[in-house]
Amino acid sequence: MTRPLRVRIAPSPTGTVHLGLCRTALFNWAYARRFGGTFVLRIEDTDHDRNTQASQQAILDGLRWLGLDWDEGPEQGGPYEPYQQSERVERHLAWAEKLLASGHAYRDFSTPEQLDAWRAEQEGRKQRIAYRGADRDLDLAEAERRAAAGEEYAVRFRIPDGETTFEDLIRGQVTIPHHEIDDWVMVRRGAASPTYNFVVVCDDLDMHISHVFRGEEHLVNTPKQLLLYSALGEPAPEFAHLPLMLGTDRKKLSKRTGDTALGDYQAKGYPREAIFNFLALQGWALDGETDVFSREQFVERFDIRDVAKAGAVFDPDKFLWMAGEYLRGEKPEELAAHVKPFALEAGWMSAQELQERWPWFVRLVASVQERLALYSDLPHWVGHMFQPHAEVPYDPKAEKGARKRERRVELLTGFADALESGAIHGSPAQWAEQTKAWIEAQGAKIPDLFQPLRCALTGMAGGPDLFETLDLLGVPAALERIRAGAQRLA
RNA sequence: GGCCCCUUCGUCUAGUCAGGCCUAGGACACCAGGUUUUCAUCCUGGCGACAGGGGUUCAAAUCCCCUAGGGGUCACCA
Repeated sequence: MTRPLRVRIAPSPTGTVHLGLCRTALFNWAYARRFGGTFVLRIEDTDHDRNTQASQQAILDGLRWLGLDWDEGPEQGGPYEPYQQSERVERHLAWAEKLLASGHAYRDFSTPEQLDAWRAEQEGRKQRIAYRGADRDLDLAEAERRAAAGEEYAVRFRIPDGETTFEDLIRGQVTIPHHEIDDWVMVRRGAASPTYNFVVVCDDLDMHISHVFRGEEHLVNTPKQLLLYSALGEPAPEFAHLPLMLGTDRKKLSKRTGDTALGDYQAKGYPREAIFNFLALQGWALDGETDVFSREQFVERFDIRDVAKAGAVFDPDKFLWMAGEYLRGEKPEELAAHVKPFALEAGWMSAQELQERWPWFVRLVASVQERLALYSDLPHWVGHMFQPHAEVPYDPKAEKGARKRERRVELLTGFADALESGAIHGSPAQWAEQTKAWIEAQGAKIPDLFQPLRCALTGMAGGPDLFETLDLLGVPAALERIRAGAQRLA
């Protein structure tokens, strides 16, 4: 049976935007885009205390930031509104009534205490048995009478005998025996508040979702949902359970072993395309050879059937490498724009000053581009530029190296004189040539001057071409730094 | 513990469905060289895996069985 391809993600707005959600979204999105389907975003905010408006906004913003777009969702709407689960409760309850009437569900009047007692009883058992409600076999009319009398109850699904087998698009055949599945609660006692496993099916049905791609932690929920589809007499969607993203402890990625929130990586200055690309690589590969690819290539090649079965351990090293790969590929203008917030945050100058010196800033950024992996690496390399010239902090390693050069003071002073007098002039490339010739004329080696010079100019042991740096600094400032250096390194 | 899922270099993975093209390919990391005034980039090379055991077959990373290990899940959370 073919029906229109419709996929969705249904995040619950609790806390931060988890990378796992991002990847699930990525795969759903790519599948829809590749095969011409519709990508739906539904907010799973079933009246839980943990749901917050801020979190919902963060999810929307985060996914958009990643470059994902959805065809139907809470803000733009769509043909199956509303896209907030909490606003669909009436529908859910109606489905529940239907199931109650057909006998696929029943009212369970058990109290929480009774349930606790039952659970305690299970503790000791080797073979846990699935819960079957005490009132499972209560006469329907009798149950309705007690309900009408105001007695509180939960609505439970009546799990039939047998087992459920389904075809997972990633894992193949999966079978789970029904005696493992509780008569789970569809609607909570008293509150008329439906539970996740129930509403997810109602909503997917209502929204005509054809494929459900979600994390592996939902694998064991699937039979419950499948049983529900069949009780409702409706066709079930296809399912695929994505391998989990694991922390270095090999457990489900959590804060315990590192940052898990998209926001953490945005704040650290990971390029968006790098995050996108890296996430796509968690459980999937373009061709086994290519690690760096565009989102167009991704969409062109992605198929849920090619997703790996085994969990993927999140490798921060490779992620960092990927970040650098994208960052270094940016155009200087583009990079400068990305790095701007970090420059402002460093407090070197006001936004207005930065605007005025923009061409200079772009050159400055370009000079260190190949040394950066993250946008936030910028201050490390160019921070010295904004220090008082006479007291640029010296890195101990840089200073040590400079002091090894015995003629440092003499050469530094001589070079400053040559620069000031115009003996060294022209473009940075010409300065380099002239300086090298001058060093030779002094009977010295290149590092004899260059090492102390780099220390005096930047205070750092490494960095971009010296003359480029000198040019960026400007001759007057450079002279001040060199003369101060001659004294400080004496 | 029950059930379910998984298992190729330290890590991400290609190859497994259609057994031979695999003396198992790529990438990150690591190590060693080269380039550079330095750091970084870049280039070259190296290290390094089919979880174990049985079978089937002329032939198995690929098919079957068992064992071991890892993970997920066992809520009136989602």
